[in-house]
Amino acid sequence: MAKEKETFNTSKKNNFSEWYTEIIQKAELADVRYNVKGFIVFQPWSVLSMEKMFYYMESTLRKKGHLPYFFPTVIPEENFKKESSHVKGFAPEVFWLENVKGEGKLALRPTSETAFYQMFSLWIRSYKDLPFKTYQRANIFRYETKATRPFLRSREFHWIEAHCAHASEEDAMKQVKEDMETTKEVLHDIYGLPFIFFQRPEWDKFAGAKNTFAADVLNPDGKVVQQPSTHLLEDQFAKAFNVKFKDKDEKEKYVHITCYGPAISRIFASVIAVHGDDKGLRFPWKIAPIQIVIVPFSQDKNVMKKTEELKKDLEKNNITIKIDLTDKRPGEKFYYWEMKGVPLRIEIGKKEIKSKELIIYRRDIDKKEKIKEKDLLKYVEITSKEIDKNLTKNADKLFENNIMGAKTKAEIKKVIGYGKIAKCMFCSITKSGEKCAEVIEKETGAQVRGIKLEKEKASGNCPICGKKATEVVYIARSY
RNA sequence: GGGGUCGUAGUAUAGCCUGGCUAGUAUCCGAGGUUUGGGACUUCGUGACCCCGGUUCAAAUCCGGGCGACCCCA
Repeated sequence: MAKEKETFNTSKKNNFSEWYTEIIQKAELADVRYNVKGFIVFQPWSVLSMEKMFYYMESTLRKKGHLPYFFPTVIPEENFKKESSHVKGFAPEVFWLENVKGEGKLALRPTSETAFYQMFSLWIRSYKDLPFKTYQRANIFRYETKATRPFLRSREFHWIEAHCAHASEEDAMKQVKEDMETTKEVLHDIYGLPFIFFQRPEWDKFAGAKNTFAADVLNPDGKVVQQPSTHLLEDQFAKAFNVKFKDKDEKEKYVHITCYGPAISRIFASVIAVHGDDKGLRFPWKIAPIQIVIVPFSQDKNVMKKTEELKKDLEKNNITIKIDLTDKRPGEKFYYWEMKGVPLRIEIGKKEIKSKELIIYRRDIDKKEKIKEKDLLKYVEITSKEIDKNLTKNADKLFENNIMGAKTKAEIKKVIGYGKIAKCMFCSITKSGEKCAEVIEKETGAQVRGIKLEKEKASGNCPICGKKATEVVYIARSY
C-alpha cells in the first residue's frame, strides 16, 4: 500500500481559514482568479449544488403563497433616496453606474426593497390584495471592503429575496414567524445547518427596519455567520413609497411590509464549512451535485452492462448519478470523489457480478459495506435519509456544545477565547444597551447578536454596567 | 478600518538578499507503452518571471506606482 497522503495541507480544525481556501480550489467550487476583486467564477460543482438549494428554498416559498418575479438589476437613485435610513445604511456599499446618458444615476441593486415597493404602490389597491407575497431569485451587488472571501463575502452574490405587504402589524409579525419556520424547514432540515434565530439589538438592525430577526450559523472557527434575516419594516417603507390600500372600513391605510433574504451563495459557504472534513466536502443528500458515483473496477463487458443498468434504475428514482470511466486507477477515483463530497459510491467488478453483490461506501461515516444487488433501491432510499440525519445530528451537537454560559466580563472573554458563543445576562437591547455592547466588542472582539424570540427569563445584573438585567443575550465573534 | 505575508507554466515551488546561465524541479496537460480491487510506472513533448514606469550596458532579481491573492487583528 502506498504511503498515507493527506488531501489537504492543513486540517479543518487546526487552521480553518486555510482549509477553506484550499477546499474551494481543490473541489473546484469557485475560481478566484477572475480579475476583479471580490468577484469570483462559480464553477459547476458549487452551481449544481446551489441550484438544488435554490429549488428547495423557492418551492418552499411558493408552497407558502409567494409568487416569483424577476426585477431589474438597476435601481434609479431617486428610488434609493426615498427611505432615508435605508439609503444611509446602504450608500457606502452601492455600485453606481455612471455615464448613463440622460437617465440619471443608476444603482446596481444591493437589495431590492426600493425596486419592489415602488411597484407595490401601483399593484396594491385593496385589503383583498393582502397579504401580497412575492419573491425573486437574483444576484445583488455590495461593495464589501477588503475582507472579501469566496461565497462567504463576495461583492456579487446570489440570493432570494422575499417581499410581502400585510394589512396589519400582527399579520406582518406572523410573516416573520413563517419566515423563521421556512428557515428551519430548509436550512436545517434539508441543508443540515443548525442556527439560532435572534432578534437583533436596536443598534444592529437592517437599515430602515423596525425589527430585524436573523439566523446565525456557527462556523467551525467559532465565528458566527449571519444567514437568512427577516425584517419587520413597519410602515416606514410603505410611507416612503406610498403603498396604501383601502381597508374594509373604507379607510386608506399604509401596508406593513416584511422582507426575508436567504443568500444561497453565502449559505453554501456554511454547507462547506459545517459539513466538510479533512477528506473534503460532505454534501447532504438532497443538495449533492451528484448523489451516487459508480466506480467500476474494470471496463469488462459484463461490468459495463451492469453499471449502465444500475444507473438507469437509479435515475428512474430521480437520483443524480455518474459513472466514472476515466482511466485513473480505482484508488485515485475513491479519493477524488470523497474529496468532492459525493454521499454514496458504488464499487463494482467481476467478483460482485458473480456474487450479485455491491460494495457501497458512505461518505458521511467513511465506511464501506456489502449489500445484495437486488436491495439497492431500498438501501439507497433508507440510507439517503440516514446520511442527512447523521450529518444534521453531528452539526447540531457541535453547535449546542459551543454555547456556554458566562456571568462576568472575564468569563465572556474566556468563552469567546475558546471560539464559542457566550450566553449571558444583559441590561438592554434598546439604545441604552449599546454602550455595554461596545465595551464587549472592544475587549473581546465579539458582538451582542441578540435575544431569542421565545424570550428567556433574565435574572441578576448586566455584567458590564451592573444594572438590572432585562435580557438574555448571545455574544459571538462574526464574519 | 489597522497590520502582515506574497505574486515565476493550469497548480505547487527553486532562483531574488549580492543584477548577467538555455529560468531548475514536481505535478498537471498532450502522444505512446506497461498497468488497473485504496493516491501506478515509463518514454517523449508543450507550457511561466502580474501590469506600468524608473535605475542600469544589462532587471524575474533593485526602486516607485498600480492590480490581485492570502493571513491576523478590530
